[in-house]
Amino acid sequence: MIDVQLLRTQLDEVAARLATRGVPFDTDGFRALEIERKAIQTRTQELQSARNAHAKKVGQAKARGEDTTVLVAEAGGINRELGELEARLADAQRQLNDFLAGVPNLPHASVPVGKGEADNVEQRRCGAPREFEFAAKDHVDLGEGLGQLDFALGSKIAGSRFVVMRGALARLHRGIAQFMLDLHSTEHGYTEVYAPYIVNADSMYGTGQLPKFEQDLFIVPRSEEKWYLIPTAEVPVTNIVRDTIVPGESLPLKFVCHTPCFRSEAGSYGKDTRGMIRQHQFDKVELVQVVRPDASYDALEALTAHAETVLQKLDLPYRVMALCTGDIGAASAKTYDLEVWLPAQKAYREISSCSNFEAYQARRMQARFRNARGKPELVHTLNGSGLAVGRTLVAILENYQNADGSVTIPGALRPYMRGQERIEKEAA
RNA sequence: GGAAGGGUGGCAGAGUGGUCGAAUGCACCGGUCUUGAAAACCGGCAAGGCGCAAGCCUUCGAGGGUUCGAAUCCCUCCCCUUCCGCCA
Repeated sequence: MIDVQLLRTQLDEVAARLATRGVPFDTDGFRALEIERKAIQTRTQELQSARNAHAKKVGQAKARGEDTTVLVAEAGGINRELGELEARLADAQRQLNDFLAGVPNLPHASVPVGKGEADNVEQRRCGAPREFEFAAKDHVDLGEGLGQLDFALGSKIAGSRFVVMRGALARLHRGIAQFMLDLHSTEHGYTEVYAPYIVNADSMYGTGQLPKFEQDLFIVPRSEEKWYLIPTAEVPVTNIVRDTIVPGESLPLKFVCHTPCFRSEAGSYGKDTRGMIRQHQFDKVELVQVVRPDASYDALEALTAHAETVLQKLDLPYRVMALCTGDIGAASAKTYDLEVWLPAQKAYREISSCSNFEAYQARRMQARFRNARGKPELVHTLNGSGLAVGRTLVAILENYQNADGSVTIPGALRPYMRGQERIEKEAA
């Protein structure tokens, strides 16, 4: 949630900055809602004050043993008007809240202004793409050739955009996640977390998936309300601090969490339909930080570097992109994407997204710490993939493939493969 | 799934219709004392909203209801604890 004070005091500047996202901000609509809200709120509070004073008088009169019939009758009049106004106030506040809940975060001043993907700015590259002396296959051909990756089976069991892995490939997939968890928890200072894969609506609202992006989620129906399958560990892990005041000295909080992620991918029909790039279910190791506001941009650089370390240790070529205003997520103030080289596509593809949300999520979650003056203040939250496990598997298959269709296992992962050096076709 | 008991400030925990935004303790902040610290003593100390301010309003798990007036009474739901059942 954007700071409503900012909208009240600097509406035009804020609207102009929001407009760089390519989503028009309705300043007139906001002004109208504000004027309405303010008028109703002022009058409602006057009446509430009158009611309270009146009720007190009745109490005092009763205590003195006086007759209260007249006073009570007067209160009836106040309450009739008040009842109506309170309903209108609730309505006005709900409208304003709905409006605010849909307003994206303000992009940080350092975010390049642009319309879309093409305007993202490359920050750096690491590792040179390997030259193949044979025609590089994509991960689908490689995995199916090895007999260890089965999309048809995924479709039979669940539907399109699901996959079944088996044997060494399934083990490698597990090993990748373990490797990442170990790296971040032992070398980067993150506390490992295990968290629910199903969350309630409050949690989804807190991190910003609701109310606007319900169509991207898998819903688990429940009596009265709904549960949701998490689209990323960001949701359960960041919500650890929802509705809490964290002791200032315990900041920063750094969590790493491996979970499956579930995304309905509504609206992306026909996009990345081949292979494991875009699945309804995939695993991801997520990094989450909760920090003091003055530390969040340093934390973003550090967190991004932590994610990059994984790619470096796996010797996978990648580049870092600063997303432009038109491409960053709604809740984010600044985002770096890590893109890994995929030889078959001859392109860099997203494998991690690292964002600073500043107080946007914290405000929705009421996640605070006690500042030097002893007053509660909103924390800043960040997260980034460290990394997407499925896409890392894809990158390893494609970058480490051999002419005979086998795949060399990167050295860093061999401890997780009982020392195995290559994945080869297994007897069925 | 059944039974019982609970959800109150950062934490613990009083409060069963009015002067309760809420005792008390802990924690925290300021002061006295002390070479310094501790202890002791004194004072302060919930959050959010509106307002230039004085101040006003809201909030005792959530929502609804009764009442002139609800933390307190009634209804529904959620959550927690203990016991029983079932179960990885």
